Amino acid sequence: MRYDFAAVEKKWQKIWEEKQVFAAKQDYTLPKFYPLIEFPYPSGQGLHAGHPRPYTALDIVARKRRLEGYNVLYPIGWDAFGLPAENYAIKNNVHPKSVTEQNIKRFTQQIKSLGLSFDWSREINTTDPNYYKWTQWIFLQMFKHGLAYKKEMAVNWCTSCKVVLANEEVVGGRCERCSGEVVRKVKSQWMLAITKYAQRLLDDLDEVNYPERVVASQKNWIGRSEGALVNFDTTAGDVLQIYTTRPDTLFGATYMVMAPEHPLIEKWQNLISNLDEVRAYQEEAARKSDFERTEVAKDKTGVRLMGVNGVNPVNGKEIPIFISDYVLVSYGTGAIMAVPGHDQRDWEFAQKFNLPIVEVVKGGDITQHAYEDCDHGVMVNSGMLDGLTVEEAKKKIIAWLEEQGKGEAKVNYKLRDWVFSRQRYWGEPIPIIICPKCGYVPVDEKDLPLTLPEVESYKPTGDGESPLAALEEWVNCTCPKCGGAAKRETDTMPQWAGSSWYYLRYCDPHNNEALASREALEYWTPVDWYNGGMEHTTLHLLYSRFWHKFLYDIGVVPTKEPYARRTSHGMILGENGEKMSKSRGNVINPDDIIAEYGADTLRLYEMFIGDFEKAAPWSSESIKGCKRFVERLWNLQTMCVEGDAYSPKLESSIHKTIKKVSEDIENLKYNTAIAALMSLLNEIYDAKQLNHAEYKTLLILTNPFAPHVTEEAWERMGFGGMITDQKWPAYDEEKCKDSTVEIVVQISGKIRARLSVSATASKEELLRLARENAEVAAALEGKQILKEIVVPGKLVNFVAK
RNA sequence: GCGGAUGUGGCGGAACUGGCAGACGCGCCAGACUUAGGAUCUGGUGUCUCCGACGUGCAGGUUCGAUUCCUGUCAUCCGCACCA
Repeated sequence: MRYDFAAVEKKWQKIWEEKQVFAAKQDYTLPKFYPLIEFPYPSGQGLHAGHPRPYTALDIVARKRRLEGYNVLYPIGWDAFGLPAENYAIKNNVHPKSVTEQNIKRFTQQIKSLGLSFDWSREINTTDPNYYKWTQWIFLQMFKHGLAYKKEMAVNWCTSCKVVLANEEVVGGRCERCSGEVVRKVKSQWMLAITKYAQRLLDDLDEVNYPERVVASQKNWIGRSEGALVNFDTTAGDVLQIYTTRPDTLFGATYMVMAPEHPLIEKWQNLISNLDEVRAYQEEAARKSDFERTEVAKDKTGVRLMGVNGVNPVNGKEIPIFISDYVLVSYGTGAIMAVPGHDQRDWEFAQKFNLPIVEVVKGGDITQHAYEDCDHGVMVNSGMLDGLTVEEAKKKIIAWLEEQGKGEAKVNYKLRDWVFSRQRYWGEPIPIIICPKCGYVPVDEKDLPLTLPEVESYKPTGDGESPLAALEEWVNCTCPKCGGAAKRETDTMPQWAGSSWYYLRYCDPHNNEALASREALEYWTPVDWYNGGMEHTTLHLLYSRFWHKFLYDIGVVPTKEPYARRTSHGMILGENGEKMSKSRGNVINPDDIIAEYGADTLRLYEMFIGDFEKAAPWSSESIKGCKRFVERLWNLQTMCVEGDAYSPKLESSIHKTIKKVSEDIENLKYNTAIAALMSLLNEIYDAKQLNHAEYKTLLILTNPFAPHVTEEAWERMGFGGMITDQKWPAYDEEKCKDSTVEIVVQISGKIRARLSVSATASKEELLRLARENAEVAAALEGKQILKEIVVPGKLVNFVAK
């Protein structure tokens, strides 16, 4: 009985689409479930084997939930703004819009061939003006609430894209997208004040169910630290403020270091006797990217500012000031105090420049190296702090600094505000008008969307302006406030913008009055289960949580957090165990797999390949096992007989399998769920018997994994209706238990026998049975039993000498 | 340097709360059926010096008992902003 997967899969995909089987219901009285995958960027390469893994995983959950009676919203859309489409458009002289449309077409066809139960009626696209109208609207609200502001700052300039990148987008000193060299350049940028939400982004991690490693990376990224600002007087007369997490070690501060860009250096230029040397160092530092500057380097470079000294506030001692590029102007105050006795980096620096090293926490030998493990020691050489513990000293010195007006306690975050401008064409125009009289004026909300105009060339101007800047007709406008001549902002938003709120639009995608109706948001949010890649656990997740919290504050969304649960999938690697990429030539195209084996087999294999959360290499051999499973499941039709109750022979196994599969799906254990289904199938073939009740249950259980073959077999068996209308099977905990269990008998931890006993056997009975066993008795002959350990249902262990 | 993970047969991977290591699948071996087999079915398959031992990166420890807990160590992968 041949199984024609190609015809069957096409048939059911058509039926599902025509009958709108997977459209979320408008009935808000039903219990809801909202699973979400990260919507794809429709790249020119099309789908690769990695895409179906997360899509299938949540498809399995979505299908199971529907059978359990939930109203499920499993949506799909396109994160379609971004550089690759624009770069392709520039290269091939086509409109990025048409490139994007083509790519979406291909992705749609590919995704549909996987038999995923997406609600296509809610498809969204971030480049659709009806969508980005609301992206712009959110930006305007942020602007009106003072969260969007313009700032002149040193930014990462990609020399290849000719575009400014967020710090977060710079990877390894290179542009995350094009790998171009990144240098520093000063530019006026739109910024979003994510740092105002730092504490809440940290605190509310307690309210969500994220994997530990994701929580850790969010916390690390936000980087909260408690410390103090300390004001050092200088011989130049100015106050040089530093931030430290260790104010208790202030007596050990024997020099200071400033960032090369620190503004006080300009002020002091007439006092600095080695200005040439300082200037040369500054220039060198400016050429380096942040990454290069902060890269681990054995030799810490630096130049002393000759002519200006700092004054340590606790003892009035004059100490030298250096500039060094490892101190960043963007973190803390751009200046630090150095405590060489307790920081190995400072210690080495002090050795090199022959600076004093003072021990202020007892315990180490500072003549050999810095004593860094000093979080809980006792203070020495520290005047008023002597004899105190580190904890006490911190409190006392902060109180003293505050009293003296020399400093204050301060919580600091590593998190920086979000650079939101891009000098590119293919993004949402920032809806701001720059008026010579009124300053930055928001575009009137009724004029949204502010659509992207047609341009001749998509190339950035190369001088740091967007291609839009060349369009005089578009740029010149009137100020909505005073009616005078004004110009439009020509920067566009980063790709992160559209993806920061897309899950809200799915709730009500065709609404023209609001980003989504309050009613729809009340019902559907938060997202119940959001799965995505580990690569998005800091940037996208943090940005998205930030936007959501802002929308909560202004009363648009009803929940504090967007995603109740987050999970992450591992990558599918190429057959050689390396990351799949065009350049490595190890890309697996799902189209080829579907043509050869069918979508059900592909889905099963993607889930069976290994632990869902870990990376796993593709194997074109292993997938055959999943194809055999599909065919063996199909062939059961020929041996299936009438019967409306489970047979005694299979009953227990079926209940166990229902339990195992049900639980595994919830716990991301798709691989062992499939293994359990395979085991049951093997058992059926061994037993050479199967009735309708049993086959029905097996088909429903397998349906979320392999939806096409199960529907077709269901129909051919004449079971009535479609599987999508059935109920997820229930199991009876009592029937999952075996009546007899195998007990291991050990002697001093070594297995000597196995006994088949009643599951309810008492400890005494087990001991008796174990002793009566011939092999055990022989092995115990002449030995003294020191101890007897009995674990019911598991083992008996005689400790003997 | 910091942070996070991972290490189990020829391969992908299982193993609840410390209790039978290797489920399930691939591959391989043997057999059946076949003109044929890269199809299907049946059986076998951790290693070795094979009536017994040894085995979860390595070395210790705790325990009657450790893949699981502890200490140290090695290797690999991922992330990073020397964060003061």
